[in-house]
Amino acid sequence: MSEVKKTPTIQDVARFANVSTATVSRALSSPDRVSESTRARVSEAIRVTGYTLNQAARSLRQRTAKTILVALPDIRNSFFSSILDAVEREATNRGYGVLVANLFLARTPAQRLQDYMLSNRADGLLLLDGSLDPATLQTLSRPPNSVPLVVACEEIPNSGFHTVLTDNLAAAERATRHLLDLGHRRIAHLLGPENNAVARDRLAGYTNALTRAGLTVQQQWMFRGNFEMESGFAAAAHFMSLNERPSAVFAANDESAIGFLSGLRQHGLICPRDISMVGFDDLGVAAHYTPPLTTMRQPRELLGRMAAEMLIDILEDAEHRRGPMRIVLNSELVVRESTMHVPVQEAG
Amino acid sequence: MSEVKKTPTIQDVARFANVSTATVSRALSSPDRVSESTRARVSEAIRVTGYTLNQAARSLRQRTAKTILVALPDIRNSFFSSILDAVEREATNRGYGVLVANLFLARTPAQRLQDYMLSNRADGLLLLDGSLDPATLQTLSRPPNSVPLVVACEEIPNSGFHTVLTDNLAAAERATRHLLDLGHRRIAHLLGPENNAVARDRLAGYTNALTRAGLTVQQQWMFRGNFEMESGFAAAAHFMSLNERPSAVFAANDESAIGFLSGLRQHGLICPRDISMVGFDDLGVAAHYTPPLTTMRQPRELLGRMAAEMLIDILEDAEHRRGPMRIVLNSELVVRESTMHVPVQEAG
DNA sequence: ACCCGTTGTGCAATCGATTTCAGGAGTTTC
DNA sequence: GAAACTCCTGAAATCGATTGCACAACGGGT
Repeated sequence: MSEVKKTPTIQDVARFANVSTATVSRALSSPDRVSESTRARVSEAIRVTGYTLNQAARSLRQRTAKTILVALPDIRNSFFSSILDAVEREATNRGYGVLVANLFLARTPAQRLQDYMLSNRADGLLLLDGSLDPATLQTLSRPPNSVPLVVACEEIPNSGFHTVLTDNLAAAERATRHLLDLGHRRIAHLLGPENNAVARDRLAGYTNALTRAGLTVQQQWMFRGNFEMESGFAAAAHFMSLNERPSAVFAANDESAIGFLSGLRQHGLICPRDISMVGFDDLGVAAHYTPPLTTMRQPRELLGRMAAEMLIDILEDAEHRRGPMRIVLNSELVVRESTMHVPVQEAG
Repeated sequence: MSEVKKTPTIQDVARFANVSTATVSRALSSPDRVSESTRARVSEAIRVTGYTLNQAARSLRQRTAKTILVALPDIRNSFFSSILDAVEREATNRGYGVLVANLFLARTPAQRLQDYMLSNRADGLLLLDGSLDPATLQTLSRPPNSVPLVVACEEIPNSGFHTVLTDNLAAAERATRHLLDLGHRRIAHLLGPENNAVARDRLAGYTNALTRAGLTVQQQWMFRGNFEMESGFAAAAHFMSLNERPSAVFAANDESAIGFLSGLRQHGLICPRDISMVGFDDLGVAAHYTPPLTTMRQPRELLGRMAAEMLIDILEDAEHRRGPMRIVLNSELVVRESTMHVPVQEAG
């Protein structure tokens, strides 16, 4: 009758080392409060018993899960997955686990986050989705719930949440200006989702650039889109139906830009010969697309890392709030082969 | 002096509903063991107090975290992130959380997983990485640790782990045969990572197809690669240096295929005019690449879902082991525009 | 010799849920 | 009408770690 071996607990270690559990605990979490010799005995006992901490017990007692929840609109999107990559790395370095909540197609996304957070599974929330109901988020983030919350890449307008993002407006203006500099005058914009603050900023940047160049913004040259490839593909059909076609497009992101170019190609239009295109994000594939895509590079690794840092900093000095923080990172224009001078016959 | 309100516990609910905590717990987890009327009182009390379960307390008592750990070689890779998407969805449906461990660049990946699992943060491990040290994994999965483990997409040879994957060998053979059917005779293979079982299977499928067609496999037409875009790009340079160039390439995955085509393009070679290409995976971008990529589609959503199902099934009837399970899913050839008949002058 | 501060340790309470055991009330069976 | 059952509920133990409090031992200052 061999007993089933249970996983060793701190009790077992204490017994083996001939000390109390309190001492074992201290030897682990604040070694300098324990004498050299007992510390050695405890280490040895841990080694022999094969003890590992039970995180659930610690969480219960310390009211801390050492875990953050990352909420994404769609993991499959390569943009978000590289942010997640950076977040995971930073979190791991600081001893935190990363739970993911993919909100794509979730019925009541905000509700899901609330359930997660209030069940003490995670200590803080890193939000990469700007399309959530602000009211629910406010409820979460304010007392009595007071869930530490950082929004990254996206923005919840007027929410006062801590935020890390890129200079979308300025970057969009820069991208559009690049097209203007190449001589383009008929410049379209492939929009992001309507309810998205980031997409709105990029639209505003586009508008600014045109206006400053003395051009008027044409409604029929703003193509509906939602950041996804298929929406770009669909927009291409719309493009073909126009009487007067733009010579260049600034797309709200790379994915939709790629879909758009793919759609145009079906109709025999080739980039950059027939149209110039600037994207946004600099996804991995942008450099290897045909043609390699001119795009605004967002510093994704940095962005993810800073967001994770900010959230964990907040978690670790809970008292020391200094008002909402907001970090804006710069994007960078990467010129490749999808943009060229407007053909001579049009230039005049 | 207003007391700081603590989050309500089951005690508060019990007090409010005039029942014991035992009854509240039962009302929640096995409602049929509680009378209609008390159940109503408890529900009301929960509503009023705003009670939410403390998952840490439950985990401690039940020795169950209701969480699975998903280990990936690289989240940024779009292939893995769509698997993760499906896994997350299935896990959520069944009430499980998903922790991610990105092993990319981790110093001691197997060690990290071990720490994670043994600290009771997760109940089971879903492994999407085939390059881990089998010995450590065996240690984990066998008594006394007995961590439930499912390997998906990848394979740990001779490990006896539960596995869900695609028919890589047959699929690779099918892909190569497609090129043969188009008249190609000089067919190269862009390899995956050397130590990867999946890559080996794809190589074997390629070899089989050639052999069955009566062709001999040429060492110099197996290009080194590692599934990443840059490796394909580098392989293109190698390709250009060959005396006798293949007319078609079967790439171990879409990413490296794209990198390769991008590299060729730099040298003025255009697909499919100058070379045919078959990829593997059918990433989202494959359909919208220029040219749209012929590829073997892996059923990623299905794969992720089945893997998650399998793992959670194992978790939920711990006793009822039926020996190692192995599910092999079929891939599907998707013919697009990156492959064409071998030019006439070569056909003879 | 006395007081005080420092250091190292143990006892026992605590975190918040689940679950075993026992018992009271009501119902069925023979 | 007793025995046997079913249903519903509560008291209390339990999961495994952390931590407030107490205290012993020791050293140094006066």
